[in-house]
Amino acid sequence: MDQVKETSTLAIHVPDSFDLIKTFDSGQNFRYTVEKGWLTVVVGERVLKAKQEKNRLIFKAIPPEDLSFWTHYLSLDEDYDAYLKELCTDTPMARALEKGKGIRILKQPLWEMTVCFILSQNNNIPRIKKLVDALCTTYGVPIHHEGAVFYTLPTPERLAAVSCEELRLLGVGYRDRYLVDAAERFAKGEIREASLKEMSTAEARKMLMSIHGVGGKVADCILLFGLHRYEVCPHDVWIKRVFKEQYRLETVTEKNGYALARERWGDYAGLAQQFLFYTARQQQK
DNA sequence: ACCCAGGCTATCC
DNA sequence: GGATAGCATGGG
Repeated sequence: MDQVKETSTLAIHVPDSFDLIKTFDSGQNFRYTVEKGWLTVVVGERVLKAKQEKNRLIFKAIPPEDLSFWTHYLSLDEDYDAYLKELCTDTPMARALEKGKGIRILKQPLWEMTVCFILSQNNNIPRIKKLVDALCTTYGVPIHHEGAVFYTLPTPERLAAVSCEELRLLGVGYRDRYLVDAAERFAKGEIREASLKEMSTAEARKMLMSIHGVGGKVADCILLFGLHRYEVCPHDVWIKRVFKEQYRLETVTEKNGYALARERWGDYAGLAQQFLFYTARQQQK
């Protein structure tokens, strides 16, 4: 990837198999905004402002000089052309790959994914974004930069110190105690990223599901987006609909859903799912 | 006003 | 083991 330095910005070449906006608009990140073509996202204590013009991706990162972090975060260091070739096994998938061309799975922080997907249950994406934003502005740490201010996601320690009543006031609903339990488990070190990384996917899933309020679907999203287990295929209401209508599953259960995904898309079932999810949602709009 | 949303827990059989 | 009510809240 050749880099060209500009005035405090950086531009890199990206392949056709990368689309910045589609990637963020595929329901895996809840902290981004887009304004005049510029996408802004906070990750940990960093901020990225980026704009894509065809095969050119323009960066303004805070702090600067951190290119390798962002190329990894955006999965630009992976060979998606190779992955996608293996997915094109049937007509609905071929259509989704075309519609969603450019989507990548982001390498997002484990804790962020845990919080976001606990909030995601029985909820819609615009409201999930609002709730996450409220958590950040209320309990996060401000990052000041050139007159603008961004907020980090509160740490497990910070969130563990917040009462359910207080969280309820932000609008999180009955998920208040789920957030507190997750925060406590992370803060106490009962859930550790290093341990999860060493576990098999099945073991890690069980560990995540020991958090009160994390069931199979939320655990799967954490595994896919936060631990990069590409073989994991979360099925939410949209995917169930797709499996029913386009893959002829009469009733989608955890069992037959996973079997179908694993059978057709193997180690990349999670990627396949992301394209189907994006396409199904776009169709509705 | 109504149905729905990247579901989970508790409780039933 | 599998099926179902109840859940807080607001987007469309």
